[in-house]
Amino acid sequence: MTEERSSNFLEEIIEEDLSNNRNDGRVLTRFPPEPNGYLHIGHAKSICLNFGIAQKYNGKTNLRFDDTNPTTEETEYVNSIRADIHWLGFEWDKELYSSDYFDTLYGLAVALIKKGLAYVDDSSAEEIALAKGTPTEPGIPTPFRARSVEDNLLLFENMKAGKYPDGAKVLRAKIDLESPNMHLRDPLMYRIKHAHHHRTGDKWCIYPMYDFAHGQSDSIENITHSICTLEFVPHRPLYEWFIEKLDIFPSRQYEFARLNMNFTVMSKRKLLQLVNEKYVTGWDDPRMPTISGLRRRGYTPASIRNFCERIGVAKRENLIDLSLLEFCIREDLNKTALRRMAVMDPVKLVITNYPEGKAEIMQGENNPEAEDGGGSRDIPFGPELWIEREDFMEEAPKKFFRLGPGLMVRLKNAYIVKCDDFMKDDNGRITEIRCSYIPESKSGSDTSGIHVKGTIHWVSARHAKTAEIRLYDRLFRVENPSSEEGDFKEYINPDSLTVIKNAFIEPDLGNAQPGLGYQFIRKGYFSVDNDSTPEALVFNRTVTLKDAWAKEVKKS
RNA sequence: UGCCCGAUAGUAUAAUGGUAGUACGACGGUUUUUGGUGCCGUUUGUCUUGGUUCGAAUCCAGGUCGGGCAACCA
Repeated sequence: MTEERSSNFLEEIIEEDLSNNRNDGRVLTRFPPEPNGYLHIGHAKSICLNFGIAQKYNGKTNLRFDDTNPTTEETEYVNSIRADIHWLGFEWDKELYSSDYFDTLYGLAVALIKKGLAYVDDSSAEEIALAKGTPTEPGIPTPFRARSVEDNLLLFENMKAGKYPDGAKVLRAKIDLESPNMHLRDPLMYRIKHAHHHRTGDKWCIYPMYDFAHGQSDSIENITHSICTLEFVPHRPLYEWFIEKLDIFPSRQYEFARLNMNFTVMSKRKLLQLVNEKYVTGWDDPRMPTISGLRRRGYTPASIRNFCERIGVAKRENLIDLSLLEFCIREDLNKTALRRMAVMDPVKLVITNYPEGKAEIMQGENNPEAEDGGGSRDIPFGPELWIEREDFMEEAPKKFFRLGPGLMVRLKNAYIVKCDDFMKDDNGRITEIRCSYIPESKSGSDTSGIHVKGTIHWVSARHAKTAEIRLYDRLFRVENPSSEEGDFKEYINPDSLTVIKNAFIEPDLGNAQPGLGYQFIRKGYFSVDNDSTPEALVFNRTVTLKDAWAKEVKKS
């Protein structure tokens, strides 16, 4: 297999490890979400990285739920995370939970106490924070730092036994209160929380902190490369300190820059606010950057994987253009989406010279990108059609290749028509366009010799079905809502959703399949929404087509 | 005024001491029964100042700018 793409820095590290036969050539990564929310496109980057690297080097990837904080975690999230990873196309080796290791972790903590490297501190959260000092001033010990090993052992056991209320005591590592790295100033290992855990129930009332759970879990699983985001860089010395003092398998931590995308937000906290405060309909609202939102919007797993491949991996802060994500989904859907016709803002077109009582069935190819056009479907034609209101102009500029008085266009898959007349209501709104058709110009057997610049889509009025169509735009009006003044929610785009209640769609679209992509010709890519029923069809616009004409109009 | 990470076209990302390339975007052309797609082309870049070297985006030193770190969150 030829690998044209150059390696990223993580792959280089692994290749170096492999060439040194570190870990006997074994590569084991893990994807470690906390089940406290839904996965988003930023997690997709991490998933593609962790699973992708393992695949590339014949390794494996564990799915590990980092569930050490019982108050935020729920089974609903566990299930959605599992589904999203599968949907993206990845298969994990083992499904594990940090909570599986609570007993082991407790034992490791006891071992540290016995070595005189951990102590129980009775200070309040405020007192501890105060005694830690600041980045420029060293911390000072609390009175409890000098406790004996025996006392610590007993106290920690009592903590586990539930003899103290929440917050009464914590277990801390005894490292260095004067370290320039704040994370080394006797970090907390355990806190008391009398809370129900989604897996361990009420068995525990003390729970390990991230720093005393994550690296240890990596080590227990013999993870070789523990890949996380940049904000954990300052934790790495602590990660390594625990491994060294505990003398356990030396997993190593590597960090990359998390994904940021413009016109959206990517923190779980903010996404949760959007959901809870009903700015969106749920975690899977098609405007959300969540995996479930993108899925409902009509994004394909391949397009997201491809996106993650294209954005690359590095250690510098980044803000990726939404246009790249859009490119990736268009690229994918262009190859596969069935072409269909739908009219969203209809105006009536009447063919005055079409023989009375005549009816025709036109043929439309399913996909011009596919071999032999991907087959074809029937499209009923008639003397009365719906066309897009924007495809007619009373006073058309010279580069407007559509309909206007005296102008000719091709009706896609049908005839060339010429506009002879039109009607307006009292408000000047066009109510009807009257055309004559060229009988010899039928698609596939055109002998008219007439060439027109424009082709427009249409739906036969007599045969049209109706559907609700939901048009989505970017969720925020500014590129980086998180960096703006004030609350990020002030920057929500008020026009992020437009609902068209009664669009006209060609009859074949009545059979539209959920999960398939459709291209509504000249309009964009669409998919069937979860809310859709055979009686009341609902489509989501995944993304528009590139629109050179819209740009042209915008310029002038 | 501590410690850590980073800085290459508009946005990302390569070049690992030897011709600064690729993708997206933008712009222009061409093809087209989708103003889509495809194809062709154009545009714009090594944060700064020194040093090492025949040669520096790359190595070294100082500076500047951006980000992170003082949760009983992860």
